[in-house]
Amino acid sequence: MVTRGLRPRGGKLPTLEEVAARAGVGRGTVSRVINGSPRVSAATRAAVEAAVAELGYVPNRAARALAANRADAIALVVPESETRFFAEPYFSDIVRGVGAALSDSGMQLLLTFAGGERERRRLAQYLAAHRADGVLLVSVHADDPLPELLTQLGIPTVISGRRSAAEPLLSVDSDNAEGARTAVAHLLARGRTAIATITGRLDVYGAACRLDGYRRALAEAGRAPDDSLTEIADFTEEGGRRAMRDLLDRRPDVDAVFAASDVMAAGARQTLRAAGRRVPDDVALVGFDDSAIAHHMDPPLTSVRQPIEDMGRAMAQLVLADIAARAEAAEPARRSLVLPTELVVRESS
Amino acid sequence: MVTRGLRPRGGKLPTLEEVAARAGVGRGTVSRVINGSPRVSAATRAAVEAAVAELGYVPNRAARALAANRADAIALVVPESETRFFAEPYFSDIVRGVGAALSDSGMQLLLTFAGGERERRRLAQYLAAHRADGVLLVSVHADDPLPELLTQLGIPTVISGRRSAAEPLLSVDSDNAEGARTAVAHLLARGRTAIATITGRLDVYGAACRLDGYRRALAEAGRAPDDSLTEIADFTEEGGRRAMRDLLDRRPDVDAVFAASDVMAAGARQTLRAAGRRVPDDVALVGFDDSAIAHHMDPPLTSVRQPIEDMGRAMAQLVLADIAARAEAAEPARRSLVLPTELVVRESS
DNA sequence: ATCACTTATGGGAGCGCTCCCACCGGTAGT
DNA sequence: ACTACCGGTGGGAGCGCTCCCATAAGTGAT
Repeated sequence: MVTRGLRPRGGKLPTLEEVAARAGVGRGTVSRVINGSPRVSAATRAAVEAAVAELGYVPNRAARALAANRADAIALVVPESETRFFAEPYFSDIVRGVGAALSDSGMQLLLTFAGGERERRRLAQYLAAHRADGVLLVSVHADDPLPELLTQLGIPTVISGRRSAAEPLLSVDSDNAEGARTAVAHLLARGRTAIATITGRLDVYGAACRLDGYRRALAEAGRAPDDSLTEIADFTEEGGRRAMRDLLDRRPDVDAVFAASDVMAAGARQTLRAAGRRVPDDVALVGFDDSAIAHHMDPPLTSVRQPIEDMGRAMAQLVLADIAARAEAAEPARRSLVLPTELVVRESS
Repeated sequence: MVTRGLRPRGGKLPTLEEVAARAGVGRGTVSRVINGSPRVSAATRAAVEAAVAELGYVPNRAARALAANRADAIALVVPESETRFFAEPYFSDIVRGVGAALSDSGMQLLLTFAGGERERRRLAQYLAAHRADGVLLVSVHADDPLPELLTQLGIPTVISGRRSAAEPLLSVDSDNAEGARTAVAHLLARGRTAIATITGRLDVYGAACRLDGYRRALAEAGRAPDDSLTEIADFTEEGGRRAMRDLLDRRPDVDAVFAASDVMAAGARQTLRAAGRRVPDDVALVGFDDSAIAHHMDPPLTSVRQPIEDMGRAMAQLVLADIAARAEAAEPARRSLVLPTELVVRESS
């Protein structure tokens, strides 16, 4: 195990000054080496690096933050109310992606929950008090005031999942429309003719995109749009059940369903079973998210996979780039990123 | 929204000194008020508090950390390799619990991944360099050197899931044995007679506890232990499938199975279906973890729920208590906590 | 009134860095 | 030979706090 340079709490940690003394140079020079400044001769740099290694020097984060007026930390803000509803791998995947991208940057990952008014107040204070150099916002509602506030405070912020086509914040999103289009095209290719869709709440931009993708796939196949095959739900299991019942009532001839989330697909699947419809023989079923549920449904559910971990990574990179850009008063290289989805075909279709 | 006292980046934040001037007192007095020292008169305290409110003062974390040689942060360490295998709600539940407990303490929650050698090295440095006042360890292997290292460094540490009955670290665990016992007692109460178990890797302490619980339930019912009903697996779905096949070969009369994880139960369920055994009619099935899988199996799986969020909360409280205790050179009030589980009965049993 | 103590308060020193300016010697241009 | 410049370097100042010592003011016993 890595114990070189580690010492119990009592033993004071080496400081810049001590490293400087050891290397026979000044404090400023060591600082320059540590921070990768180019204005250091090769020989000096080598000497300093040797001293750093010998002493097991690690910069004191607090001192650095105080002197440089930075935090060396990125805050990941999770609306507390949401955590329970995440399609399950979502949260850990995002976090893993963010963590991976940050680990090379020397930035810490701060986790914060924005829940009730109290946490929100605290959060606003944290951020106002320079406690994070950048903020990553996960799954915010369209009417959340937080993004606005962060913009006003001038804190670099990246949001996952655009709130509209004209998202003002830096953003990372998956290609919801294209994912949906691919899923429906797949059903068409399987020879299905009466393809219905169960949507999420349409005031959620991603849900609207998925509906668009569904329509586009049908249009590309020359099918006229048919509203009796579209059922609006709310991303919940119960919503999926109810939507499927309505669909079955209205269009008993339905032979395929594209649900805008796996959870709703699970609900729909229950209704189908209750109605004696076999999956995929009578009705093919496709979901969205490729969550754990999809794997374990019976039959396993065909679903659209979003590259969640990649999205996390991209968010971190975007915020880092924005911080760097602002440091030189430049515009960020890119304002948004849309990552491709992937259709995972299983037995349900 | 809470904007009082929030100002854009440019506008400097008020400092202690400014608050002091405003309140007509000295710097030290303001510091005392902020830190809740009792050695301040009521009148002075009120004046300072008013000034704080008017100026929207928030202490500068970095300055505080530097001066007091603390970090005001707790690190949650997640072995990267593990994240994928978490029974899914696990990770987000732990994090939510920890976050809730920490939010009142003024401590930040730092998320760190201990993955390959590189991250591990970095992590050790972080911690050695005083970047966290306490560490929360989640799902570490029995042979992980990290707990040892933290003990040497003298950093307050709490582990989730004891590694043995004699866990030296502060720990929080769920009552694995009792959970298993309850599950098996439930199967006995349902009139099952040939109750098998599929275990996890027995070098994992929790898995061993669950096996103990299984045996204890049978013993309490006066059943002789029968090794032909115990199959050792490894917490994976494939392991569950294989174990169930072996069980069916060896004991075709089996009429109930207690699997030490939902994932293994899911594997077992597949084998049972392939073998034409109905659940629960022919074979009753019970899992452990009450993960998303359990909800969505067909039929829904009876499972033992662990209070994951409570465990997260308890871990945070334990580490906070330990930090406080060490500050006055005392022993922590409690070294370990074992939280009760709950049997969630569904259609599979 | 005097002393011994307690309580409340002010402010110096210093935490370990970064920033920046002054300075050094060498090189090139005139 | 003189000036101008430039890469390389040292070290002072200061970031905003906590800690602690000195001091002032108040209290009760002698």
